[in-house]
Amino acid sequence: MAGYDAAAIEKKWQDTWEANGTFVQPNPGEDGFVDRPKLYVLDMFPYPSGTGLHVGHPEGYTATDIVVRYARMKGFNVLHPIGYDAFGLPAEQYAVEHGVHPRETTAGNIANIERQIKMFGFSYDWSRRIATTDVDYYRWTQWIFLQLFDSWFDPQVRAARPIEELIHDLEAGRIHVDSSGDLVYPTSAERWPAMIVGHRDGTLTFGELSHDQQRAVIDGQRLAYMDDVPVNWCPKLGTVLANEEVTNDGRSDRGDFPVYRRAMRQWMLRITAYADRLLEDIETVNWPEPIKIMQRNWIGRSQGAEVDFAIDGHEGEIIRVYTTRPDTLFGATYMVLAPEHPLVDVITTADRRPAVQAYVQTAAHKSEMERTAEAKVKTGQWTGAYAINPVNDKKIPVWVADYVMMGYGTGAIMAVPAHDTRDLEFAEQFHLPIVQVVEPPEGVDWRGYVGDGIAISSGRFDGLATEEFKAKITEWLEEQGLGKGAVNYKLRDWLFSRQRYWGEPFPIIHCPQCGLVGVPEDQLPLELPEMEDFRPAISDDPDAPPAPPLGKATDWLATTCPTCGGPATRELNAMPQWAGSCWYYLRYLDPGNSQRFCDSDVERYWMAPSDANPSGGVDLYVGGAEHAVLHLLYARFWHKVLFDLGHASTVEPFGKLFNQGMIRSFAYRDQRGVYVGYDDVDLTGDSPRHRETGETLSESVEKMSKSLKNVVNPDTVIAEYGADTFRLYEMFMGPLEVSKPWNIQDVPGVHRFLQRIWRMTVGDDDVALLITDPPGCAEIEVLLHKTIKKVGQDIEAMKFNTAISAMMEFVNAVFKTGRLTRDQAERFVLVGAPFAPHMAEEIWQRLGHDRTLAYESWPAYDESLLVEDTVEWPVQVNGKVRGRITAPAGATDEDVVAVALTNPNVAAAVEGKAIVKTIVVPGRLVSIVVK
RNA sequence: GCCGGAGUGGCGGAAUUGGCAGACGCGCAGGAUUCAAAAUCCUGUCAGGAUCACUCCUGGUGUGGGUUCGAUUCCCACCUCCGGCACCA
Repeated sequence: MAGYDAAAIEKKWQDTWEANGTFVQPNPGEDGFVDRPKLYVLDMFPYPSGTGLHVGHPEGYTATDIVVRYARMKGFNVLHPIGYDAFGLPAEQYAVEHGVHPRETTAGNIANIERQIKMFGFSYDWSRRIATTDVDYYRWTQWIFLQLFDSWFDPQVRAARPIEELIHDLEAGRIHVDSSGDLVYPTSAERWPAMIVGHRDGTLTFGELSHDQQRAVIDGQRLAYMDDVPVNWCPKLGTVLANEEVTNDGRSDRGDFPVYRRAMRQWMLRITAYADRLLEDIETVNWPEPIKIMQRNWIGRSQGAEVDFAIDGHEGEIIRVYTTRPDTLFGATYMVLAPEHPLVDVITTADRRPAVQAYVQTAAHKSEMERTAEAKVKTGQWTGAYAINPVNDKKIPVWVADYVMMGYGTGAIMAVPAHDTRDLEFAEQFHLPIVQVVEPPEGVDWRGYVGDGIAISSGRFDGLATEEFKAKITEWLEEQGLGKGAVNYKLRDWLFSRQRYWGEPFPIIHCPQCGLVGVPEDQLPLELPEMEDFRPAISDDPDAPPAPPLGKATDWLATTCPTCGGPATRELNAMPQWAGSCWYYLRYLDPGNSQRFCDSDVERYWMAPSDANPSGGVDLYVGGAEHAVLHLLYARFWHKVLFDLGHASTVEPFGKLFNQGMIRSFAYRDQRGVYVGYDDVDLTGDSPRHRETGETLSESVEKMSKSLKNVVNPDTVIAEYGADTFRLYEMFMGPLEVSKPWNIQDVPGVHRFLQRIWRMTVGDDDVALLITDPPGCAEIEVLLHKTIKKVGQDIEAMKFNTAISAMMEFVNAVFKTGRLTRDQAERFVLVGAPFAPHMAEEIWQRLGHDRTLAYESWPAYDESLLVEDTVEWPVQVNGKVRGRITAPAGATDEDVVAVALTNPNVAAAVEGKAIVKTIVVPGRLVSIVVK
């Protein structure tokens, strides 16, 4: 029996492709390169975890594989690489728990995931494979970090520039420094005095600073800098964690250990400098709108004003607040400082001090999560002090409360309980006055009204609409020296260091003489030291000092300063997992380059804009929506820095983004609510039952997870049906972008479809029953042209499910007529090749071809064949279909209506009524309105 | 709470973006083949009703309203589910 043997065919072609280097794509300038249009199609690279691939990965990979196989047949040079994001906490924690070195577990995990990926027959150019843990890779991650370290953001040109240029400008006196170390640009100094608020007291030139001060000013401007910042400290893991690594109840995602809020000196990346450009340029890329919205919200730009309030009895001190509603200043009835605000200690009166100190203490130990988790009940303490409202000189009490965050705005607010929900809750709780200053539209309660309206009780501003008021009062505040317009972002600078072993070491040396010094480029890579004991110091004590594992590599950490030659030590922190994924799409372009992170000519070729991708960058980037914000924002930020410094040719890294939906699956529970695995579920009856007990089970669709016992393993599906069936099924389930349930019962359907193709072209026992001699069947020829057109269009629109159903319809028609010429069979095989490449290659070969079909031209279709002369028109009477007529496609309206009225059913419906109106949609439908 | 997305047969989904609702697949039912089964092939399959029958009628795309000759598609209000953010002043 020589039927369709998926396992044998798939193995054969995967080996053939690999042996022949079928999908190796040369770069410009390399042997075998042909100058043609390019297409860069990228999959979000996987994290090689111990559990291997889940069925969600191949969904996106299959989609891109179809696109690139199609593109090759359409004559594109295709860049389609794959690699592994292999540093990070999960691998390391697994290694710690099992006492194996992370390099070993990572290597094992990569081997396993690569074996799985290769089973699917994806047409990756494997010669470009990378892993972020490769020394040759992370050497360039370190190099990019040094670019960040050696750059600053020049607000005047809104771009990164080399730090030496800043030093030049400072030394030449083109830039001054104020008392807090911030840069001051004399070109704008004429306007400055009016804008100076608070205790700023003029500027200094660089030469007037001490050596240490100069260094502090420069270090404070770098895009990679160190700062004392509040972090999520997990003593049990011995590291700080990103917010997304902390669960809602303030514990570590990995290990479920308590996490504490605490200030620590950390590496930060100045992504906030790029907030406006990240916001503006998102308009230029072809991304799903919801993802763009999420990025905009994450950046969270708001426009408002900073206003200074004097403090009663504290000459020279002011409370600076940020507000987006300066028009409600007259309604401010109290102020709130964040518990960490430096003025709390200064202004608290003696009698209030014990209560305030206790409050600040408790707030300090709560994590941000805990603080927000208790959002329902507002807490706070009065400091005993009063501030003066600058618009009406009223004394208002100053409170401290943890609903105000030190990290946003100025860490202090003016509270307008009448028109702010949070302030209203607080005011009601502590019986503070509530004064209306905005008149809402008719019928809306003013208490808690936060929308726009008309100003009242606001002195000479009464009667102004909100927008106008904001502009007027901001102007007035600036004139009076009381405040100025200001912009704020939710986006924070990026906390970039982890106290862990399994990450890129920072190429930084701490010198007691010279401060922070970058490792010279020619000394890269700075390799991770081999360590027997790579465990972090763990503790139960929230105040335990961080002790990064690299601190134990004593030989490694002791070094000499590249600048002064004196003894120095290496940076002990490691980079977070995000680092490697911020630029991997660039390394794929030129993975073997030992001179640069990638050659610029090569970069310009693959990243160039095109009609379909006007912003340039990767032409199609496919992955899950879980990376909507962080990865995609971080990568955009790095890319912009590389662009500013002349290392990348495009402003954006990813021209087009496509998010695949999540694949979920059915989960079954018995009456006690215990999950039941698929092996124990009997689906043959009306409702799912337990195979042994016979108990009726409840069915629901859930995210795949071990605890729900509903994980589908791709290996077993492929073993049973083959990779082509798997690919086809995932594409046939529904639209790529929506989340869909995996239903094992549907898999045989697409498998049957493949078997029908096999039988139609190869046949059982190698007798192709349906292949006939020319001329074949005219109807089949027309349908084939339709199918070629539809499938091509659908691939370009990423609508794979309907492309497959079109192919199914073709096969069904062939079975019905029983006739197919060899030439038709060949064209159909080419159309199906992107979807089921192994089977297509095998049939192609059996039809007499000795070369791969991967670079055959996509079959052409003849538009004139698709135009039908006569069409069936449905006829509606008063919006209901009453009959169908046949008429020439190009018939005049009058003729079609005349024919329509001859239809007995239509005539009956029109009978005895007056025709008011007739509507003819050419080639589509006739509609008759009667009365 | 705010911001997104989605609700269509027993199930997954389709519908040229205002023009025949349910393509294609699963499941189910019937038939052919077979000693029998599997596999395969063919037919039917939204619900209710009329008819010997070709067919025809009525209802129907989460709910309620609206615009239109005509609404799964557009507008208003609401319900449910999924995803994101969450005291951002």
